[in-house]
Amino acid sequence: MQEVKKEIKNLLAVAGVKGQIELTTPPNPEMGDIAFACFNVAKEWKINPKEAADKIKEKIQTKKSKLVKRTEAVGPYVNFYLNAVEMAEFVLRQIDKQKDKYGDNKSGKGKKVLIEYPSNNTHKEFHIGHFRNVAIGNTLVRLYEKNGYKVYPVNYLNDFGNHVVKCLWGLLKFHKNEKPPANKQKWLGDIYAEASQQVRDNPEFGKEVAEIQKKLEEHDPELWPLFMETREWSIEKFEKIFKQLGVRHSAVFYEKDLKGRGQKMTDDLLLKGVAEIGEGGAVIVNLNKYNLDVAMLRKSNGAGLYLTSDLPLAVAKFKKFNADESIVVTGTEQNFYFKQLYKILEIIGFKNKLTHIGYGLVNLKEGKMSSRLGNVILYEDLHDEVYEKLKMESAQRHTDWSEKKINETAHILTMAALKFDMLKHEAAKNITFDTKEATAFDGFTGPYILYVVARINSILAKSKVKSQKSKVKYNLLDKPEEKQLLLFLAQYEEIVSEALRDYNPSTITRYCFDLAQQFNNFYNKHSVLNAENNNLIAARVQLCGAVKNVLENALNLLTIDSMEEM
RNA sequence: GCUCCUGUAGUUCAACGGAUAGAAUAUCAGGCUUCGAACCUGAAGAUAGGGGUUCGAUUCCCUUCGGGAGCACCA
Repeated sequence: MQEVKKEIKNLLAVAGVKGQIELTTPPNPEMGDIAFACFNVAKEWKINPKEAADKIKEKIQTKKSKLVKRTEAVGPYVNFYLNAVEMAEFVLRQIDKQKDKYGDNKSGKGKKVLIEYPSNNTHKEFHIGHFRNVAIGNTLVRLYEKNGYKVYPVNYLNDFGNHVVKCLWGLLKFHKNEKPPANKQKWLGDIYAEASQQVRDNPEFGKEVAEIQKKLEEHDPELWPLFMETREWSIEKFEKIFKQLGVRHSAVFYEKDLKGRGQKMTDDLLLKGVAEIGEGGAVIVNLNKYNLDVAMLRKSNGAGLYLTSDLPLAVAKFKKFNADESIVVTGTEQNFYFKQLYKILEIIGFKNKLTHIGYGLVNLKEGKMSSRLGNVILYEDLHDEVYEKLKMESAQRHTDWSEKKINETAHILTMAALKFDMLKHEAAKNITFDTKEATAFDGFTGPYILYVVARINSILAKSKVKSQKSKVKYNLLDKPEEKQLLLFLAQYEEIVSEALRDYNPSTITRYCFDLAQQFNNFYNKHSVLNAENNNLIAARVQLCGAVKNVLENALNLLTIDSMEEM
């Protein structure tokens, strides 16, 4: 498609159009494949847009072009009709040659980028908000890779914050002699929620909690083993979840290791005059002249905050990987905080590109998700629900399949359904999560895409015609549905760079769906294996293979696996 | 109170300032002796209100109303 656009731009240049040329797609295929709007040139030429379009068409028409068959002026637009045969041959050959590399580009060549996600907390539940974080982070990792970057995914686990203290306090206070259940991490999450509630309701407990905090920070020999053990429970569970979700971190940083360094940095910043003493003896950085308020580095009681550790974290990350760029994925509620953090890093001399990607809250149909209200949806609960449903569905469809095969199918489908659902919308937008919708398998969903892949696999498996690429007669692919498919396939490389430019995974999910839908449309109108003659069968088989190839490439960006049959 | 985000079919979401505002779902009407019906075709259905900028506004600006988030000892 880039080649096509380049050629069209050349044609337009010949017609006297200068500067930046923006090409769009006409609203419907009958109006052409690529359009050029003449509003700007018209202004420049001081004529009305319609005349400009006519004039451009006149000039271009006489030019010969391999890829452009016909040019029309419609009102203020110049519409280009592509030469379907040339395009089919070009696109299908390219896909066949590049396979899983089709769509890659080298724009990030030589650059190293850190992507930090999901940076959750130990001793707390892993809910669907964290899951959204992982889905987005995963996709960013793949997108950067496909755009040519060297990527280092990292995680930052907060294992030493207030929440840990509260959890440990609650455990000792209310559950001291209990035997932990099988799901220990969930147990901790529940205890944390309970402890928070208790402290809120009974302020007198504050003293006890403070006591625990002090003991923890002093590595009290009685408390420390409990801390380390419970911490391990959480980490083990997270690693299990990460493995299931296809997350691979190059490094994990822990709050407990950074807190001390942060306090030292805070002292340094005080000495340098970057930080100052604020109300009640707290240490702050005044960012008012940047319109960023005041950021607090240390509480008046000497305790650190999130920011206290985020500064040494940034130092540690860059030091370890020598990266050019750092990306952190968190909820949008931290947008302001990250502006402050990045400004401080800039003040103390960070030159690298720092990007914060905020993703919107996952709200529930019933209201806002909150541990306090007890309406948090845990990732594993959601997973199990979808998995069971899909397992049942698969078992009903394939009574002859082994249980192992059914389980594997259900697993892949579950991942596809859940990940796709989390990536349907722009990252920054809040989404309303509806279990019923997330567990539906029709329409704009992961399983819909996988269904198309399975259909194509079925066709390819049954295809007796061994298509010999050199002999494929591309000119047979002349039906409108075929041409549409080819256009979609040709657009894929642009999708890969657009999605990264906008940090928008939904560009990919949308593309997957459009392509899959277009394929189903083609499939219902034309037969592949029962086409009129062998040449046409061979050409369509190759088209099907290309669709499958590109769908799988796109799914790979979403870290979604496909399968032979479902 | 201040700052930021946001308001599009019943619902969940699309639409570089450009052509007839697209999908999904729900509803209604159709389609399997034919490559897999977890599919396809059709119908009906929307830009919160009011100003402005522009040849042209869902998009930009102002304003009213509604929703969300953040604003010094929480992460």
